Amino acid sequence: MTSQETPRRATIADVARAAGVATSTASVVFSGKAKVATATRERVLAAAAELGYSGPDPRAASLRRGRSGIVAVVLEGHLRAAFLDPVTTAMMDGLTDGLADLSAGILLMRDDPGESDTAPLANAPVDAVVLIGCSGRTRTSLEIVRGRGLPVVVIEGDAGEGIPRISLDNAAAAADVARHVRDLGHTEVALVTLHLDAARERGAVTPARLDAATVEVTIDRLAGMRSIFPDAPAISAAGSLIDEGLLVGRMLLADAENRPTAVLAQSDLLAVGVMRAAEELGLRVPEDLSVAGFDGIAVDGLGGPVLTTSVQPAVEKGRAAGEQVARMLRGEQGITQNLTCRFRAGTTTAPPPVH
Amino acid sequence: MTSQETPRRATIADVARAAGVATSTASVVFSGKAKVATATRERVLAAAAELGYSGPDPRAASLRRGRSGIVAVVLEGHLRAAFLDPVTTAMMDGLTDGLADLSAGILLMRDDPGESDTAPLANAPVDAVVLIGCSGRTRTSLEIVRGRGLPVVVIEGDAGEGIPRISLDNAAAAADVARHVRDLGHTEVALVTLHLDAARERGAVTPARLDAATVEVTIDRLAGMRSIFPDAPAISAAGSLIDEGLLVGRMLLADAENRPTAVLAQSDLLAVGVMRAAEELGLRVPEDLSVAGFDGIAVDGLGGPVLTTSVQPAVEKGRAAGEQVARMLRGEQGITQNLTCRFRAGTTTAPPPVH
DNA sequence: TTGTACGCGTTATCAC
DNA sequence: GTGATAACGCGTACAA
Repeated sequence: MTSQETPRRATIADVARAAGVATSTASVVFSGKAKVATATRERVLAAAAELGYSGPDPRAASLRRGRSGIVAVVLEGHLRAAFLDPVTTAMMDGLTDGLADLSAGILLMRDDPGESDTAPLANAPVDAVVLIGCSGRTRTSLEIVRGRGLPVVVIEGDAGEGIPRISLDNAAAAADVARHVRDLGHTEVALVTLHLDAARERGAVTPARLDAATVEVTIDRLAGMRSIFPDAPAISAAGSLIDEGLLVGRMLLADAENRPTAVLAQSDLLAVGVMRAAEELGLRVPEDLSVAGFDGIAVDGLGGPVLTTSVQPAVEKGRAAGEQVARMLRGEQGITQNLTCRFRAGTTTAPPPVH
Repeated sequence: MTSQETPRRATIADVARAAGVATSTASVVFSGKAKVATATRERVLAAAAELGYSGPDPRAASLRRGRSGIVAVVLEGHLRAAFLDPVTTAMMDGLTDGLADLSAGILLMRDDPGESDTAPLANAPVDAVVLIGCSGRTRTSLEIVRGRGLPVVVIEGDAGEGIPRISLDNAAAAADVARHVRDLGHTEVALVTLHLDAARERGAVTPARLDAATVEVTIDRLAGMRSIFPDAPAISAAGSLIDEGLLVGRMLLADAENRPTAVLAQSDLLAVGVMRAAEELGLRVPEDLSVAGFDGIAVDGLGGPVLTTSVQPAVEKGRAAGEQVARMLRGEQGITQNLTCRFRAGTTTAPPPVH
């Protein structure tokens, strides 16, 4: 019948007192930072169990250590939308790997365009920050983080000078895909891009819209494609979804007279959508229409065909970011890295149909 | 030319000294917890800017306050797998909503079956924990959390007594779907279940396997289905994926002699996979085969057909959990809730074909 | 090996 | 409206 009157939880000092040792000894028992006589340890542990003490308070420990063991990951937009993208989830996976040494937790945050009153990012007990994405809002988040003096890594976004950044050779990789399609003999090619800006409007990519575009990934991949097909018309999708690809695909393929013989999409999901649109119209892929994507993800439910695409190192991207964070936390300088995509010829591209 | 010799960051005490006020006053300027004369505030802010002080250290603040503003969400398995499931992401969305009042961050954790040496959950500076899922491992996490005396809510899992829990009427909802199919006249029905346990093996659900099953959701939905079709054969999938549904669908439909006229799947993604399998075999849905799912999510790329399913309140589930966490953090008792799914008749079920 | 004492950076409380 | 002071719970030099 232990007395449970006191509402206050036991502290390590209480445990030490109960065990008849100094608080420092008790502390060491829990941290394992030094050797403690087995008998002493037992006594401390017993006292802890008796008092219902379950280890040091992480809040106090993190103040003392100057580390909370938490890394913030800032995503753009709704979490739901972010995790709908297989590339994002793969990257998160890599990130946890890269962070494994630190055994740090991942604090999810979104850069909310709305509320600027109290940015959660400004008050979160984190040791470092990983910024993902490309919205203009990233800059604001960056300011806050730099103000706090936290290590920060940017993945595929507009980093300021001196900020380590993980990016892809988007333009070159997109050009590789386009070149493959050109070498097959295609000349009538249409492009499907990712969203151009935070507005995410679906529609023809005019020079004016392109000038106002803010999403680097989209811009770079488009540049790569246009380096091979300078005059190819492009339509922007509202997001990286099969359904979006389907909608844009319908727009692209509707007119039987001016139908392209190949469509280059900036993501695999969009490409699959375009393939669905082709299917609807009774077009065979790749006999009647070649379709290529970008990312190299495994599309659930795609089935037989292997998409011609550029395989991006999504997991590696996350892992690299995690490793840079780990470096910076060790006091070393973070390094900017530009990762390379690998072209993969699939079964969805072929020479254009002969008339 | 400001001196930037000192490696140590400025503290609120430094700012107060520079501004010629007490630290408590400076503190209040940043927290806004009390009225401060405008002139004083300006002075403090100016001093802060001068010293490069960007607000209170969250670590110190959380020690003092006893709150870190972080809620842990424990998912089972790899993050990647968890976020592949649209239900999970929808729930996470709801959770952020439910937690909105607290403006708390979400710390992602997985209950790692491997390393038991130092559970991250034991050392994370969090105010509360949300446990999701149903693996046996959940119990271990629960122990740790209870030991720390943290408020905890369990979503669709095996909570101990006294622990608030958010769940669905899985059995009843599954029975609703089955009843609909029976009322259409089907008697030859096959079932596709979610994974039975952590092993996630694909294969026929034998009585022995069912006895050893640990995933409540799977068990409950199966019970609901079997309450209508007691003898229906069932195959367990290795996960909630279209591709899994496709594989299991092939197994189920391969034998033209003993082919069921309807398949009930425990998730929409599995159902879509079964539809793909039917398509492969030249079977029309619903003319030749009726297919029903569970969840009521929007499947990207599904296209025309509307799945007959039970729509679960996934977002609401997360929101409810968030609200209970908020309650408990206010010192009130958390409440267990059982949410209700809603049957939706779609275009993928019809009377069985006549011979 | 064990104990002492101090400081980590805040904020709540209370008096002025 | 402002200031002094005392915790918050712990880790770790340093001394014994």
